[in-house]
Amino acid sequence: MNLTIGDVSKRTGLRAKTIRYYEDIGLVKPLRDTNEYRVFRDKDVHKLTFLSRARALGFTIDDCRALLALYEDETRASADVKDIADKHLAEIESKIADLRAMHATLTHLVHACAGDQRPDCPILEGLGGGDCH
Amino acid sequence: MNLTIGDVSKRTGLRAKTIRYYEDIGLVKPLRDTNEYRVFRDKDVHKLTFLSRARALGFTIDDCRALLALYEDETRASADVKDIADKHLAEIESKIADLRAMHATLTHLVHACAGDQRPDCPILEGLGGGDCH
DNA sequence: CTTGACCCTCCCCTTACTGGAACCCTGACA
DNA sequence: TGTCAGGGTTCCAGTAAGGGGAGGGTCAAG
Repeated sequence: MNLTIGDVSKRTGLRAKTIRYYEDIGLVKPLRDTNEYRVFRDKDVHKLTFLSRARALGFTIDDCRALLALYEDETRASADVKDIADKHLAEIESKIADLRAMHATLTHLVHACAGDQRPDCPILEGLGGGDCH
Repeated sequence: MNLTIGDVSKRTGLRAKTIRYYEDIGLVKPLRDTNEYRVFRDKDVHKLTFLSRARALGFTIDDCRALLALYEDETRASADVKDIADKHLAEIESKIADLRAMHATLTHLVHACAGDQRPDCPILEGLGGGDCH
């Protein structure tokens, strides 16, 4: 199956612009037709599907590059894959913790705020005041 | 108290570079000494402290600009502040939900992966395979 | 033969800074 | 007086991961 970028876009859920970008940074190397149109083979579509899913799981492009290399290396050690995934899991956990801390503080402030026409606002006081609590 | 950028940096926890950036985009307007050094007055330091805390709570620079304007407007309605904070809370919740979904899926895959020297890897299969589950 | 839907490249824009180069200013010390 | 460290200043470029849009070529159908 040789597909155009539009076809691949529909199949992978990636936008054409994104696919071109992935080619730019060397993640996929589609062929070219005589009219300069990109020609995507099954292999390219598989790679892009892989990338789409990895990105959806929050892996960085750099991680994706490494994962893709492992994906294509039949002699890989699954430990290498797991290592990348574990690090990413730790980062996700760290981000969740940060967001939860923000959420807690902000919820606290918001609950204390009347939210009416008066200017008194515990949120602004919390941000600007000298007291952190 | 008239302070240099280094003093303000120590007091607010913001880096000098960040403070210059905030001036660039019009969030603070310190005076200038004859030698072109920035001169920060109490008002500027308060603003920067406010910005530092708002940023720490995850508000965007645009939100910070709006909050700062409300902070300085004695005739504000606290409802306007609460509105910004509520929207931000909703975004935080949305991000947490996204991260949790990623975390769940990835944990699932990682647990299924042996992480040894063999090439078999459920993580890569999950990313590349046709089955999403 | 034209229309509309594709495709192409190229360039700038985004967020919120960060790093570096090249340079000026100030105070302490020899 | 020289000089050195440690401030300060400007401007330029770059980051992640694409997005928007200009300007133009191509293709199938009516």
